[in-house]
Amino acid sequence: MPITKVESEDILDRLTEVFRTVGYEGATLSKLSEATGLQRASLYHRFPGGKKEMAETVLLRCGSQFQEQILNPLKGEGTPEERLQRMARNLSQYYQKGNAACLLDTLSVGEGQDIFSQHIQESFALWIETLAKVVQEGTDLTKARSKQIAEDQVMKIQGALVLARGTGVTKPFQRVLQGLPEILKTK
Amino acid sequence: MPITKVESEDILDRLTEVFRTVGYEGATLSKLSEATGLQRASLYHRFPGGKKEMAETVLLRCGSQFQEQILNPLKGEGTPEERLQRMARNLSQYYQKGNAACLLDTLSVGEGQDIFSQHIQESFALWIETLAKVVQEGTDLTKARSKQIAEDQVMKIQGALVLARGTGVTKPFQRVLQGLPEILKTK
DNA sequence: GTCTATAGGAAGATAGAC
DNA sequence: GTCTATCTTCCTATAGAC
Repeated sequence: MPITKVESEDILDRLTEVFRTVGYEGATLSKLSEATGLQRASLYHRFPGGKKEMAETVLLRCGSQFQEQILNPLKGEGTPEERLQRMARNLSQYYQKGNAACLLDTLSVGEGQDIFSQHIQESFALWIETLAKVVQEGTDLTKARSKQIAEDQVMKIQGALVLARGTGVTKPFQRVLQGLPEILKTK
Repeated sequence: MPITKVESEDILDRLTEVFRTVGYEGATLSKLSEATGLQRASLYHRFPGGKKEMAETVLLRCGSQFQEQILNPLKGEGTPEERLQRMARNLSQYYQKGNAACLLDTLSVGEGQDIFSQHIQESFALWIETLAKVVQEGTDLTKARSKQIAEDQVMKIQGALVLARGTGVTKPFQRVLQGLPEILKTK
């Protein structure tokens, strides 16, 4: 019998939590083992490539979830403002109201940088690009200016998560999300 | 003869570079040794507390430099706008035009979080507080609103550094700094 | 598919010569 | 103050029983 889907999802959730919290180098096999309740050897059975494969799997899965929950709603139905509101609502959930770090951030330090830089780079670019299109659609700004505004928002969100991790305060993160739909009022 | 000042400063610069780039857990004794040109044992001679003491020293030194280069100018002479311009210019240098990560960010992941959370928390609070005072002085906004604006800017800066680390692109960081003095035009 | 046991190496840290 | 040599612990990874 193959590894059941439910089990895998649960395991992946726990692995994700570890990588998000402590980064790539901080995620020791001991921590990953403890978090999942699986012994090292069992983890290697599921991920023959070891820690690197675990991180890759987690990163790809987060990318898919981000696509579904954040980017697709941005490209979906409704006015640009409605879509931004949806994005904000889903971002709040995705980042657990500011209590969860962004993998693109924590995995871009140290050895993680070496391994995942290309993926991280593309993920940021895609997010910004998708958001920029909505901005351009909802305003009469140039493409270049729309991209700047999209970048600004992504930076604010990332910065809010850094601040939340550093201070334990999540209010600023929530404020950033609240302000998201209003970027269409930019002149 | 005690360790000369010049030597120490140089050593500390190199240690800082390592911690900034790879974080606490990524900063192995091997890397710290290689970066400084000192053998492990020599590092332990200078920092009997080992890696933890190195990181502490680096963090405190960066805090002092930040105070001198960023916060003191904010509290110094000139109009609020001039002071913000000075801050922006000095931030550009402090973060090497966006190419250097913020220690408060990279050290707030994993084991670094456990060790330095209090210092990190206080550093962010002090930065925001100092900046908020300038905003309040340069506008007719309430204290609470001024603090929000200060938070926004610190978040933008941190987010810009995350984006720069993740994508290698530093233009957004420089744009954030350019926009800094204009926050006084907020209504 | 999970486990125990262990290999092999790199981690942080120390001893003691110079 | 710096070095070489070494200690112990923890790391990633594998072997093989069940």
